[in-house]
Amino acid sequence: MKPVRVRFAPSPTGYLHVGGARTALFNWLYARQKGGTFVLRMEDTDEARNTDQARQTIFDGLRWLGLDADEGPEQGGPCAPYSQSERQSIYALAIAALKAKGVLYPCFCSRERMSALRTTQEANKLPYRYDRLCRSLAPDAIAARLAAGEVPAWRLFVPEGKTVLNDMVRGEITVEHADIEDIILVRGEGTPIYNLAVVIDDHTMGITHVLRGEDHLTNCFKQIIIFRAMGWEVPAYGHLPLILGPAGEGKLSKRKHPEAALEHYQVRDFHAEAFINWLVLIGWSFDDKTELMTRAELVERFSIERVNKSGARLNIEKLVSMSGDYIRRMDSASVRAKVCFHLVKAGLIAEPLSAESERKVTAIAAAEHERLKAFGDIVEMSRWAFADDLPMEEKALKNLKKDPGNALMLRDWAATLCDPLPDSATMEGAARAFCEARGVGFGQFVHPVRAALTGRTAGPPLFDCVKILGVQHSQHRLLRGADLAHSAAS
RNA sequence: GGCCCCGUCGUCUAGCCAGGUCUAGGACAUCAGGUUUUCAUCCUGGUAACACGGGUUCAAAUCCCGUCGGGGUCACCA
Repeated sequence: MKPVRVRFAPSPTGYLHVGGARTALFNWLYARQKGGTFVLRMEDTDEARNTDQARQTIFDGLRWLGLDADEGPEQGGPCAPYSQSERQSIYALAIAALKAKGVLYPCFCSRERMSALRTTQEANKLPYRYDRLCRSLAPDAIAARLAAGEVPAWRLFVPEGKTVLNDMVRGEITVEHADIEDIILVRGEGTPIYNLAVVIDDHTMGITHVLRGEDHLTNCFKQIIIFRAMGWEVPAYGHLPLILGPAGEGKLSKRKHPEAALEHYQVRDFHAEAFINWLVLIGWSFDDKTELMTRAELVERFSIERVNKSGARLNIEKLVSMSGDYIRRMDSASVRAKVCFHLVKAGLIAEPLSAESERKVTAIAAAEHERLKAFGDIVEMSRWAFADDLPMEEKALKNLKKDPGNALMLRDWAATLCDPLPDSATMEGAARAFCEARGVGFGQFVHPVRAALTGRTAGPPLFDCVKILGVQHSQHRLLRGADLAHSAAS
């Protein structure tokens, strides 16, 4: 059997779409499973704007997901170049061959005629399609117009008949050629339109399987017609279901949904393996129970036969849950490294880390490990630990003022803290004794203390918070809390 | 509008091809309870779906037809 060659062919529009990321993943998985080749190809013929930045976004996204290409713009390969913008000479050659075979015919119809035609068709409720006027042009008429300096576009000569596609995910689909337009494949200036460039590229790059979004299903028939007309081997196709917006309203678009861009997830820094696991489950499943799978297991288990046909909505909640799951399974050193990275990036601590920062980062990472859903979340989760004059949440303030005795309790307890702080369990024991001695319930102690220390009502276990802050800052905040409580009580 | 695709809990899905074992399974979300100093974790339990209508059959989520609903695509864009 021929070795598998698959490709991911994004257009550098400035962001990598999650749907694109999933397409890349499925292709990558398929290539790895079959011992095939995964090629990355830039479809950058049209959009010229900030191409470099846009290309970089795609490289970065794929790198984040660990979807390494075997051939592509970065690594090169036997079919280089891998950017359509650099393949014009290849296209020119192929186009000449297409013309020679009569697959293309020149069309001199003006845009004005086309829009007029369309208006008429619309008015008569006819399908909007080219009426094939230029098909009947006699060779000498064509020669004359060419000689006169008229510049034609070139259209696909769609023959009589029908095309049957045996789609790997959808099964057999038949389309009558009467329903296919003689689309323009070559611009007046001589460059190929997408549908032609894809065919030339897939052919010259020896692509054996094309896995792409369902939005290409209609294009597929035109492409197959070109392949056949040229006598080229047609690759196997599999059209993946689309990823819909959270409300099920059409496919995800960057404009309407920030979660359409991969960057959205990269910035928050979800666990990459969890993200992959979540992504693969959109439109594919292994069985009725298994959800958590390693990359190696996915490579082994992935199958196009089990890809769904219907579109799927994004369930971000599930990603959050999965990412939290993955993070909880990480060892503390790895979590600490991630936490450190984000705190530095947010400017909460500075590199090189002081001994105090080292200590603090370790304490925060340990305390928040089980609460983390995405690494980037650590910044907002632990902001309280870095500024003594942070604003107090309303509910926290309420807890502080709840009991008139709070002010005194906070001051008294602050006085019991001393350097070095014992471990959390010991501190808790002491605190419980402290409460018992003054006849206060532990709950009445915990809430105002948490409020004073963190300004919040939720967070890590209380004594871990004390450890994170250290004696000095803890005492300082307890006293400040006492003042706040007092001002309310009086 | 033409053509094409799709339709199981709120969401992602298993089951459908090879009809019975499906009083439809799992996960996330949600609700209730337990553990706990808050949150989180963890544990237990609950609510919740075969779009609709015909047909075939002893038997249909599973096969057939129709209806309705959703989506995709119709550029000298990709």
